Amino acid sequence: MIDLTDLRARPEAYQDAAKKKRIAVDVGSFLKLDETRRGLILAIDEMRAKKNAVSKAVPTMKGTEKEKTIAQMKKLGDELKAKEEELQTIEVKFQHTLLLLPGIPLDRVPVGKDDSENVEIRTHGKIPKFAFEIQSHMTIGTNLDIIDVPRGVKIAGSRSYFLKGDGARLELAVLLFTLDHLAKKGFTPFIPPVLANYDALMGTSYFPGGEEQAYAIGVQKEKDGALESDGLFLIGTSEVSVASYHSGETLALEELPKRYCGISNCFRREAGTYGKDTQGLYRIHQFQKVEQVVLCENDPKVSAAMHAEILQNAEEVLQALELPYRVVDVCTGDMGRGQVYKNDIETWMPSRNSYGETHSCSTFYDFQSRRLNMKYVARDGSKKFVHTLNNTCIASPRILIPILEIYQNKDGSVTIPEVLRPYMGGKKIIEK
RNA sequence: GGAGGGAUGGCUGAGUGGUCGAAAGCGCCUGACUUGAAAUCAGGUAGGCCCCCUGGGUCUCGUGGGUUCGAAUCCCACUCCCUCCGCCA
Repeated sequence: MIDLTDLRARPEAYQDAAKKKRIAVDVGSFLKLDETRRGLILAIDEMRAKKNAVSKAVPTMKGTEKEKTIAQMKKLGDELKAKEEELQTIEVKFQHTLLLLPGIPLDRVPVGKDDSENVEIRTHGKIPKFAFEIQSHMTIGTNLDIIDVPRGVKIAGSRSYFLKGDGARLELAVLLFTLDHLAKKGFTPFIPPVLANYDALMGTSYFPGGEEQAYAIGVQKEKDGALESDGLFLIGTSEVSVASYHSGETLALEELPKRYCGISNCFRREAGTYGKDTQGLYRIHQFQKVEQVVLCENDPKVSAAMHAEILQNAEEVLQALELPYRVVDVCTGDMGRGQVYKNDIETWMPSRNSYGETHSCSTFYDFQSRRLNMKYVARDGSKKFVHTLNNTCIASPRILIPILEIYQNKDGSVTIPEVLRPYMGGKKIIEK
């Protein structure tokens, strides 16, 4: 959520941000709504003040004066109710639109329409050359019997899969390695609820807008089969639960920054992606992820330093796995509503003959913390909204794509990255 | 799934229709006393919104609705928590 005072002061900056982020929202009509709303609040407050004053005096009255006053108040009460209903209608619209207004991207963010206009800022590692004809992770995984898509589809429909045997172990190895790496850096690991309510999804700014990407939880009604909602949703990232951990709280300055990481299954409906990335483990409904979440002081310098830190943590994991990657500045059109700055890390995927997105590092400033009502006591004693940031540290099985493909051998076996071997009982190679 | 109990300020907890945003205690802050601290004493101590903003108004006693001139208090619905029984990883 944006700062209303700031919006009133420079509405054009928000309209510009919406345009650059390709978000359809009319700041001008929102401001008109805001004015109407404030006018109504003023009128209502005045009526209430009168009502309260008279009600206070009623007990001291008697006889006809009392009866007359009560009759007048009844009339005022009716008028008040009508005004309140009017306000309610406007309030709903107001709050809804308020949640749609975007955070303003930093000046350094490249302007662009979609991910094709993201800007590479650095690369790391050499793109491998193979002396033999390479196989895709799907061929490798199927032949080694560590990935089974057909049976996944049998059980859970399209975009489903089984990881099996060393495939399952490899995923856990990569997750545990990452978790250990973050623990060394002082990050507190969380196993969060994977079910979250509307407030958590709204607070992290997935809702409103992202409803169709989330699985809703409920029971099917016997009669018509419609979903009777429990009001809960499966999270698409542990950011939802972990960033909401301190919602409604006021933290002490000394507690900051909070360095947290969530490890969880993540669920995405991938609605509207028919025909996109249908092959393999790139775009699927369920995956596991270690996600970094940071809460820090409301200071652009501090959050910029934290952004660099969590970006580096992820890069270090890729470097340890010896996977080539590049970092891009995400352009305005590919950013979310709330983010002010975002980098993606893309890891080299031989079968795609390109880099594929594996990480996403976002700075929100106070966009999320305003929605989550998450404050801290600043140096001057005032209460301020924290800055929030998050970044993937590893997401699997997507990361298995480069691992299997880059570490594949001519005979169809896969060498296990050295740093993962301790997590697989010292095993060095996955073979038939 | 069955039975019961509960939700009030940072915490404990009083309050069953009118001057209650709310007693008391604890905690915290400020001041006095003290070499310092403790103890003691005095004062202060929720948040949101709106305005003609050194001030004023309004809303909030789990949430939403209702009754009433007036609701923390009465009525209805919902949510969450706790205890016991049953079932269960």
